[in-house]
Amino acid sequence: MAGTKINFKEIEEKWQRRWGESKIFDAEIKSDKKFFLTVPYPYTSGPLHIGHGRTYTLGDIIARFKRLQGYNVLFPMAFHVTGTPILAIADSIAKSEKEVIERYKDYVSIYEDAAKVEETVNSFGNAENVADFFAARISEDFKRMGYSIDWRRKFNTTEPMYNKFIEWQFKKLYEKGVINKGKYPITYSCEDDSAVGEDDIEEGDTNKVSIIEHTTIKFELSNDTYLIAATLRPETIFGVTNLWIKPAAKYVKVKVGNEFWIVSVEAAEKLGYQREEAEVLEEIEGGFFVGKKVKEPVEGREIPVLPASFVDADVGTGVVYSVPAHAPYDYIALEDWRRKEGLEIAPIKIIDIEGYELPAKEICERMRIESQEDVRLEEATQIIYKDEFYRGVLNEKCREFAGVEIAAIKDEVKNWLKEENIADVFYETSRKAVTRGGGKVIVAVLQDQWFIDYTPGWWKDLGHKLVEGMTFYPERYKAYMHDIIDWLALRPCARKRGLGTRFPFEKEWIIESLSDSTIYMALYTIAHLLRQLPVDALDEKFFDYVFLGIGDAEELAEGINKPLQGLLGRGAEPHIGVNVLERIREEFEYWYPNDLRHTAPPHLSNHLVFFLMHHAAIFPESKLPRAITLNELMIREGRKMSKSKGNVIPLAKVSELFGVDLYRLYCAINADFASVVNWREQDVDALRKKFNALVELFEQSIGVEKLKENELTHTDRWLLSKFYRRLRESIERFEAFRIREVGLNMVFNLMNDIRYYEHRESRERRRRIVRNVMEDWLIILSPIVPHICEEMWHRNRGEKGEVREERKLKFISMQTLPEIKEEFIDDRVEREEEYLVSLIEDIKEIMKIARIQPGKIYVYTADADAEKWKWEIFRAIKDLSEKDKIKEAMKFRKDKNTVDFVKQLMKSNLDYFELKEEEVLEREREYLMNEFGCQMVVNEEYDPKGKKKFAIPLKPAIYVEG
RNA sequence: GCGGGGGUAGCCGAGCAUGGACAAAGGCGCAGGACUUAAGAUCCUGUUCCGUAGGGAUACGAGGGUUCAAAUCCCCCCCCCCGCACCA
Repeated sequence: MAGTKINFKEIEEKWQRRWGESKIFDAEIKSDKKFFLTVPYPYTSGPLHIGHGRTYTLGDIIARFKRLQGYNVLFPMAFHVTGTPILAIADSIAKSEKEVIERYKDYVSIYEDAAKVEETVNSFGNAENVADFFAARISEDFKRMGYSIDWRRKFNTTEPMYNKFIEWQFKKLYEKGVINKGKYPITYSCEDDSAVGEDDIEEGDTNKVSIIEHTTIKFELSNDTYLIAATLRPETIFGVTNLWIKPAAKYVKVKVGNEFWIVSVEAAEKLGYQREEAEVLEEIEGGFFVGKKVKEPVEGREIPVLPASFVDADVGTGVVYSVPAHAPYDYIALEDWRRKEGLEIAPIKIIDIEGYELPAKEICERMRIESQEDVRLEEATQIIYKDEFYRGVLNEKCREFAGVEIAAIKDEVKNWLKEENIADVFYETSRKAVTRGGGKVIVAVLQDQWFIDYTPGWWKDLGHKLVEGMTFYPERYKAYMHDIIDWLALRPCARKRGLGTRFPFEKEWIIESLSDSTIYMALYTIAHLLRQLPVDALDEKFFDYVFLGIGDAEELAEGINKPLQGLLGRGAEPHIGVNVLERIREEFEYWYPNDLRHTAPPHLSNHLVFFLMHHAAIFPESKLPRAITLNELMIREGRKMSKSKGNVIPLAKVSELFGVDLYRLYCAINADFASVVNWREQDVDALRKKFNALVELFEQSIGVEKLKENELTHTDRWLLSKFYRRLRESIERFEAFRIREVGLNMVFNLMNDIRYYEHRESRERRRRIVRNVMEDWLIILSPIVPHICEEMWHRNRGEKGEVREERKLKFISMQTLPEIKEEFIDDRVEREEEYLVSLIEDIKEIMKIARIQPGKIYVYTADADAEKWKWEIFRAIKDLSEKDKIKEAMKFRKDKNTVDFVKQLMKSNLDYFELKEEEVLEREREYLMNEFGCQMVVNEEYDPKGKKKFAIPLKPAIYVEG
C-alpha cells in the first residue's frame, strides 16, 4: 500500500482557521439545553507541557462530545497570574539570577527566534510581562491543539475586573462570618521575610516539609529561670531522669513574660518568630550548665544536667530531657556515662507494653547499638515510638493518666501540662530545610493572619449535601471529597506578598491565589460583556444583581450612569442601558451552574474543595456545580516529567513532533482517567501506524458508492451489526466519561473487524462497506481527532471550497450524534460468524496436531437428522442447574449416549443459541473450502472414524481426511 | 500511622462488582513466513509445557479457605503508587 500522503499539519491549521473564522465555538444563548464545562485556567509562569495537555485535551474531548449530543456548549479559558511564583521569577530576573534567566531563556526559545530571546527575558524583570508573554503563548498553544474554546471570555486574575469580582466574593464570605483573623503557624524564611511553600523550598516537591508541634517543658534552674526542653512525647515527662545539653553549643537567656528561658541560640531565633514577647538577653556556653541540677516540674525531683553529643542545637530548643527507659538515645547516652564515669542513673519505666521490659534498652541490644553516634538510633527511636504509641499503656507512675493507651491519652497529658503552666508549644519543621535561594526555613507563627474558617457546621452540611448530589468520575473521589470536607478547618486566605486582589478589609494584605480561584467560573459567563462597563461600576451591588438577582436593574443602571453623565454633560444619553445589565444577568442565569469541572486529583484537597464550599456558601442550590471529573497525571517513559530531569516536552511542540490528532488519540486511548498515562515513544509510533491506517481506510472509501440494502450479504450485515453495536456501546461509554473504551472500540476493535471483513470478502467490497458507515464513524471519532475527521468529512462530501458563514452547520464539529441503526444490530448474524470462526479454528487445530494436509473435510452437525435429538435436549436443559441436566435429558432419551452427550455438553460450556448449523455451513461452504483449499462436505453418510457421534450443538464433529 | 488505589503472560494493559465459555481481550516486543532488489510499511502464523484429532497439565504477588468450579468471593501476609493542607 502506498500509505497516506496526508499533510496533517496543513489540515490542522486549515480547520483551526476555519473554526475560528466561523466562530462556531463562540457560545451564545440559545433555547437548547446547555452544557458549561471548565478546566482550570493555567498558571502563566512558564510553558505548559504535554502532561498538562492531557487535562485540557480530555476537557476538549468532552466539550466536543457534548456538542454532538446536542448541547449548547460553553468551554471558556482564562489565565491565572495571582500569587507569589510569578513575582518571585520576576524578582530573580530583575536581580540577574543566572539560573532563572537560563531557565527562562529555554522557555522563551520554545516560542521565539534566538535573536529575540534575550530581549524578551530581559523584559521579565517585570512580573506583568512574564504573565502576558506566557498567557499569549499558551493561548496559541491551545488553539493549535484544536481546543474548542470561546476565547472572547478570556481574562486574567490580576485585571481590575477580576479584582472587583474577588472583592465581591470576599464580602459575601465575610457576611457569613467565616473570614477571621488569628494566630497561625507557617513555614517561613527569615532571609526573605516571608512565608514559603513547597515550591519555594529546596527539594520541597519531593521531600515535603511539614510543621511539627513540639511541647516545651520548663525545668527550673533557679527562681524564674528555666531550661526549656522540647519534646514530641510530653507523656514521658513522668520518666525523666536528667537533661541533656550540648556543651559546645551557644545558649541564650530569653525573657518571656516574667520568666527567663534558656534555649539554644537557634531556638531563640525561632521563638522570636513564634511569640510576640520573647526578648533575647545574654548568651551562655552550653558547658556552663553541665553538672547543674534542675527541678523537674511534675514531682519536683532534682535531676542533673548532663552533656550529650547527639543533641542538636538547631532542633527543638537544644535542650533535651532524658527518659532512658523509653528513648534509645537517652539510654545509650547514659550507658556511655556509666561506662566512662561510673555514673549510675536508673531508668524510670512509665509505659507498660507487651513484648518489652525496658523498651529502650532492649531495642538497642537487639539492634546492637552501642554508641550515641550510631545512625540507627533514629530508626530505633521510630520503632519504639510507634510501638508505644499504638500498644503502650501509661503505668501507675503517671497519676490519673495511668492505665490508658498512649494514643488515647497523649493529648490529655499535653493539655494538662499546659494548664499547669509547665508546658508550652514550640513549632519545628519536620526536617531541616532551606529555600531555593538558600535561606533557612523555620516555622513562624503569624499573629494576625486572615483566614477562612471552614469549621462551621452549617457550611460543612451544605458542602456534604452538594457533594452527595454530584457526579464524580472516577467515582471513588466522591467519598474522598466528603472526607476532605470533614477535615477542612482553617485556611489562610491572604498574604503580604504576591500578585492579586487587595484584601477588602485590610488593604496591605493580598488575597491568596487558591482563595481567589474558587468561583471564578461564574465570571466566564459574563466576562466578555463586562468589558463594556466602567470598572467602577462593578461594585458589590452590581454582582449581587448579576449573580444573586438582588436589587433592580434600573436603579443599578442609574447608579452607574450618574457619574458618567457628570462627565458627559447634561442631556447626554445614559451610557449603560438597563438592557445591558439585564443581558448580563440573563447570560449568567443561562449558563450557570458549571455542569462539569474537569481537572486532576492533586486539586481535590485544595482547589476543588474550596470550589465546592464557596459555591455552597454563596450561590443558591440551582447554581451549584454538577459534576467533577479527574484525570491522573502523565509520565514519560515511566518517569515523572520535570524540569530537573530534562524530560519535558512542551505542548507547543506537539503539532510538529507528533501531530495534534495523534497526541489527542494517545491521551484518549492510552489510559482511563483513573490511570497514569505513560508517554512512550514506542507506543506513540505504534499508534501512529494505526492512526495512519485508519485515515487511509477512510480515504479509500471517499467517492465510492455505498452498498445498497438489497445488495447486503451475510458478511456485510455482520460488519454493520458489529459497527452499530460498537457505536451504541461507545456512546454509552462516552457519556460515562469512559473515553478510553470508546477509542479502543472505535479504532482498534473496529479496524480488526474490518480487516476480518476484507479477508472474508474483498478489498473492493470493503471500500464500499466502509463508505456505508464512514460518516457515522467520523462523527463519533471527531471529539477525539477533530482535524482529520473534519477533513475526511468534507472530502467525502465533496466540499472542497471555503466554508462560508451560512454553511457553518456543515462542520462535523457541529453535527449531532448519528442515529444507531438498531435494525442492523443482529445477534444471529454475529453468532453465525462466530460459529464459522470457531469451526475454522478447530479444523486448523486438528490439522496441526495430526499433521495432516487435508484432502477432504467432513463436517457433521448436531442438527443433522440422526443427531437432532441433541438439539432437543440442548434446548430442554439449557436453563437447568448442572445437577438436573442429566436427569432431565434422560426423560427424552434413555440411553448411555445421552449421558455421554450431556457430559460433553457441560464440559464445552456452550452458550445456548438457536442456529441452523447445516444451513449456515452449506451457505458458507465455498468460503470454507477456499480457506482450506480442499473439498468440504456436510453431514455425509461417510464416517470412517465414527466422528459423527461427537457432534454437539454449535460444535460440529470434524473428520479431516489426508 | 491514617485514607485511597494497585500487584495479571517478556513489557503495557483488559478482566475482576454479577465465580464457570479464561491459557486469560487488545497493543507492544520477539520468532517464522508472504510481499519487496533491499529496508520500511502491510498481511499471515506462532509466542507456558505436553499431545499424530479439536485434548491435558501448570499458571493471574505469597499462603490459607469457601465452592462441583476462583484471576474473580473470604482470611492473612508481602510489595508498589497517591493524598495527609496553606503550595500553584
